Amino acid sequence: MARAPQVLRGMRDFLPEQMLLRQHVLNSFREVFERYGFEPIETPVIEYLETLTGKYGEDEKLIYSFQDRGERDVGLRYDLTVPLARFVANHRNELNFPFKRYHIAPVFRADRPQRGRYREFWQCDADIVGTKSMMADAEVVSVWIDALSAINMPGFVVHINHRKLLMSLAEVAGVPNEQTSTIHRAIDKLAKIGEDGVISEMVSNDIPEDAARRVLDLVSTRGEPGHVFEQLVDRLQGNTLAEEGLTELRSLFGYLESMGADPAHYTLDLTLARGLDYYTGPVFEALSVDANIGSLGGAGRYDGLVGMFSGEDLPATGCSLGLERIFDVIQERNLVGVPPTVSQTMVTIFNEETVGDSLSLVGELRRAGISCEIYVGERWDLRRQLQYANRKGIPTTVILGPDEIKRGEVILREMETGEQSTLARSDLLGVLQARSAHA
RNA sequence: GUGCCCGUAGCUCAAUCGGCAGAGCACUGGUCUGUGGAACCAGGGGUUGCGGGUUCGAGCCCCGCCGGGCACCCCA
Repeated sequence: MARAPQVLRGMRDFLPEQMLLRQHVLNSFREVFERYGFEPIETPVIEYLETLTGKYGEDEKLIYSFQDRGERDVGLRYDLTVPLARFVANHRNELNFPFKRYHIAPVFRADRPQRGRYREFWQCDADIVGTKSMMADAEVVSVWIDALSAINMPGFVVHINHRKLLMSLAEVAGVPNEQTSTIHRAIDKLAKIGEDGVISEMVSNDIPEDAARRVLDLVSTRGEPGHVFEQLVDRLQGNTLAEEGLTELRSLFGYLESMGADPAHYTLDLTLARGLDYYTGPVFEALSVDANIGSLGGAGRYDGLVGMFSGEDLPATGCSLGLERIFDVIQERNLVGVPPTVSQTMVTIFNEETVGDSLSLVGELRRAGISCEIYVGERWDLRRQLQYANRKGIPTTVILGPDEIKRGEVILREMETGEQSTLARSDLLGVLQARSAHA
């Protein structure tokens, strides 16, 4: 047998059964996004390379880039946020602000693949451009919670922090600003490597131990958000950056509470340090404590990004869910039941004399809106046809032979039980429609 | 991008020290010309991921590439 080529590293194929599950998830997300007034857009997969560069910091090395036929330097989009900023800059006179859009599409990263980490994966983004109001950030968190709830994602929590608090940490520690990202890297690993690990990570990067302890002590503040805010206000007094961040977080949490967002699904996490360069305000990360698959989504406010393209500053905030990780979790755990096939029924063929009757029946059913197959294989023994239906998971078959045709009847077979009933051909459509209404 | 583990039939795996490439499941056909899942019988299917090297001889040893996984980096 000839060897088929493999797919590219980090990319994968999806079988029909998997696609039906993916589409179910996507439809759920779409529904939730639209419930909040987000509307769909689409942008090209490929952008000019310069559109993508200079936005992601160190991650920039993971951009898939190449030259096209005209020797233009181009790149596959790395996320949907930078293309959105470019989109808004291009169309700002045609948009109604605050602009709310969702975008569900594949993105590409030239990363080394692992479980839950692919080179091509789908992101599901909802963003609001053109308002600094924390209400927009609250909507983003809330839409996330609703989206993940809609697909029964187990044990997920949206962790919330603020970029301005993070930026103030170097000042708190009394170390140079260049050390800020070192501090972020260290505290972000707290849950993974523990307090001692965090301290030694900072110390080994030339941060004095007492400074490291001050930082750790500060970000370890836990408890009811209200109390934490009070403590932080005291301890960070005089630090303008931190005070701004705290003020914003307080109103964000206030809005969330008023909206009735389930507090089990969001939490203040001062150790959350999102890496992307363009974040400027609240930052969010969706994690599942149950599923060991890393982050389900990342989000945050990026007030400067649109301005990088248009000169006109437009504040923005938004969220991004990674479909592949979500899909892997619900597939592994069987969390969402989706029928294995789109076909509701299949009409069988008896022989050359009756094939016309089978075809006209299937045509009628299709015109009436029933998803209906006829067996298109070459050999028409009933055994083969039932086996096909069985393997595909088609719930019923319609058996139509000379006897039935003569009497104006059909046999409706339940594939699960093998139960059969004879009914008038004219009643078949009604019966099938009733069944699909129940499903 | 760095380090490590792995790759044998569609799937899961076996093959002693380097010595004739196998099994179960799946698939195809039949038992069964108006009834799927079960049983029984038979059959097809492999350049052992790809390419090179060492050797009388390589699935096994060495090198490169492709692909999978883990850790790091980072991330959805």
